[in-house]
Amino acid sequence: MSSKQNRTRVTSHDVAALAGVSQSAVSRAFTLGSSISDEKRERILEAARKLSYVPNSIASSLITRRSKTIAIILGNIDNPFYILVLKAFIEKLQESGRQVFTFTVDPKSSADDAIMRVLGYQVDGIVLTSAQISTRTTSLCLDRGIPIILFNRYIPGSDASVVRCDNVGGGRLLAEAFIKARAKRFAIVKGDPMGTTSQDRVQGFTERLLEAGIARSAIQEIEGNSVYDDACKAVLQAYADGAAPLPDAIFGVNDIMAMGAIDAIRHRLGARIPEDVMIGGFDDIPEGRRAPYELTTIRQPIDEMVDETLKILDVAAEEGRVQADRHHLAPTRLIWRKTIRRPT
Amino acid sequence: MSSKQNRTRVTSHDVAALAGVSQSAVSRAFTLGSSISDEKRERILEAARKLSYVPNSIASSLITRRSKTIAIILGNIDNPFYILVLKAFIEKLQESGRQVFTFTVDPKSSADDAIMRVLGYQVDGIVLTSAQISTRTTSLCLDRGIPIILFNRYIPGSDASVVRCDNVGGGRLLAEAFIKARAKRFAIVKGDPMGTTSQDRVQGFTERLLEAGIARSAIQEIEGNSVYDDACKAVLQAYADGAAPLPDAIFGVNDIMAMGAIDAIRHRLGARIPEDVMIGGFDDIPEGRRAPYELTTIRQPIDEMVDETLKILDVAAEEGRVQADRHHLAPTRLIWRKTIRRPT
DNA sequence: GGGCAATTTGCATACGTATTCAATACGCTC
DNA sequence: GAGCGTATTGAATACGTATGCAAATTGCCC
Repeated sequence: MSSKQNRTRVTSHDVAALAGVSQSAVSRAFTLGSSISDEKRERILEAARKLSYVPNSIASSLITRRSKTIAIILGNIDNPFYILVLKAFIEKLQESGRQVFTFTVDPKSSADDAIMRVLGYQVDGIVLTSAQISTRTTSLCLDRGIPIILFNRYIPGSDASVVRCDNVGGGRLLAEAFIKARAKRFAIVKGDPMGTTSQDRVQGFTERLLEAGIARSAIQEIEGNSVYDDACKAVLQAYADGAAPLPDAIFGVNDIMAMGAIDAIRHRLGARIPEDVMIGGFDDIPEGRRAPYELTTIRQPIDEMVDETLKILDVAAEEGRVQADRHHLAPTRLIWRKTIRRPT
Repeated sequence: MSSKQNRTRVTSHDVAALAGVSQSAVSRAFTLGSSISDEKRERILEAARKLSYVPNSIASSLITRRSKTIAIILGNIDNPFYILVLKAFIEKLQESGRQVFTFTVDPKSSADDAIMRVLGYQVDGIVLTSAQISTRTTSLCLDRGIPIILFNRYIPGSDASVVRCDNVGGGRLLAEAFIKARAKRFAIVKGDPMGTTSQDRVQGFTERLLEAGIARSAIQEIEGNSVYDDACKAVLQAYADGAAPLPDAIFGVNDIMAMGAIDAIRHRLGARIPEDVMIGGFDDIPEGRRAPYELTTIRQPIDEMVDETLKILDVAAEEGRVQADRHHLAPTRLIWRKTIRRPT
């Protein structure tokens, strides 16, 4: 039944004509808390329904300078953790009548291009995960009153707000678990070397080991590039054919790399977990809870972090200006499962 | 250095003033293929750079009636397959200068609300995965010249375009693999009962088994709800404590459910794969290739399907009208790994 | 240098809604 | 019924860009 060539657009003027009121009235009928009589509003909504009228948010955005849209830029969409983050943002923003522009960028290159693009769309805020941004672009956003929030990462010298978990503390927690389990020789499968997330976790982990009297030479570092495949391959390469003796304990700087390490150790190198090698992760993604892994890990409180981000966005929206350099640090927590021996 | 209270907006008029030209010239300088002299364009771009001018896409959209934005609505974001789809769309659309609105909806309820919202934003197209939509809303989109594409699902009686893979054929392929491996007793872990995706795969699979002389009573159906956890639990419940004898072969209607079945069978029920029970999946997600699974499965050609979808969107954009009811069917292919015994 | 076509330019307007302002209607009190 | 404050209403304008149109400029050939 649908005609393909119907070029008619239904506007508030059409609704106004049908309802016998002015265009202003139509606008007011659709704006909550606007001054209009109940009787007239009903009549207008009725007319709108008849015409299948949908208010043009583009025109509205142009005039109000609010688009009810948030941009989220993902640097590593292959890490399930960031899918959880994306999902949380989408669902919560949808609930409050906002929508999200989703972008992906190479974590090694800068998100500036993507940001310039969304700037043109007058987004109400930008959330950046695992991506770089120049201070010039940051200032540009802040000058225009668009809040920009670095999620789980910070950039020294940047004016952007930051919401992250205590990566250093989490690294320390895991180191302690290994120490209690009497591990002596360690390996760390590191992620994106440009990102503070991996750096901080490695730093906390290493710090704590050194404090416990472990020699730096007993801590090997392996590049896992934040993804499963690279982590799996890197571990394989490091220990295949007795290239080096297997360590007692491996810290996968995120769960997906820890899972890669587990599969390499167990299926390719034929060692047992946790009897021969213990493994710890970071994030607590659902995949790590599954039977083949049952990964002991550090949990990040995603909901808290997302809520905190939304608060910053909301304040910026209400006040119409950006409070520069807000910083929220969420606590982390060790989740015991089966890849680290439990001290008795 | 960024001031928080700078309310100045840089518009094309400002750039025009600085460059000593008209606003039209500025607009033309930023519109590829517009009639403007090189010398003037340079001067304008220089001025724009000085002012950090970013063209307002909202204003542009209002007048051109094109937003360069595509909406993608996901019904099951927990299935990694649809994350692959989302990623493919985002990356390809970004390349061609478009951005995507990402929405999630309950696969059981309708996407109508989300669609009405994006309609107001004048999106250039809507892609729907694993979600319901009313014919009324479909007509509304088509009437307004907004193409709407059902990805891997169809809705009888709907005028929306469809891009999907040969789910029936894929189901048959897998049935054949099982038949060759001499399986006698079967189970199917089904997905969303409302969706044609699961229905078609089950239908093709069952059809082929019946053709091979398998009795309907030898085919058990289990509800897995399209997600890992439910599939895992459902399999457990069906066979725990000898509730029923284990089948020879299980068809997980998508990979993530097949993975749930594998973990249940191997880790909870203590049976071997493929010696005791064979398992086949559908989708070919990267997770299924990992060491603990090595899942034999049916591959969907995601790239082909996404490209085909983009073609439909592009045609609609160029012609300014929607070609109703386009339908593309992509072929599927069996990928042999280790969860089905290879006939010798 | 004259004449003509092709290119470049600016003016004015339109896109569809939100909002200010003045005007009108309404509800009360005395 | 006069007078006053409040709630509704519509006309007009602004948001920032794209584009049709006419005017102006350029380039070219003889």
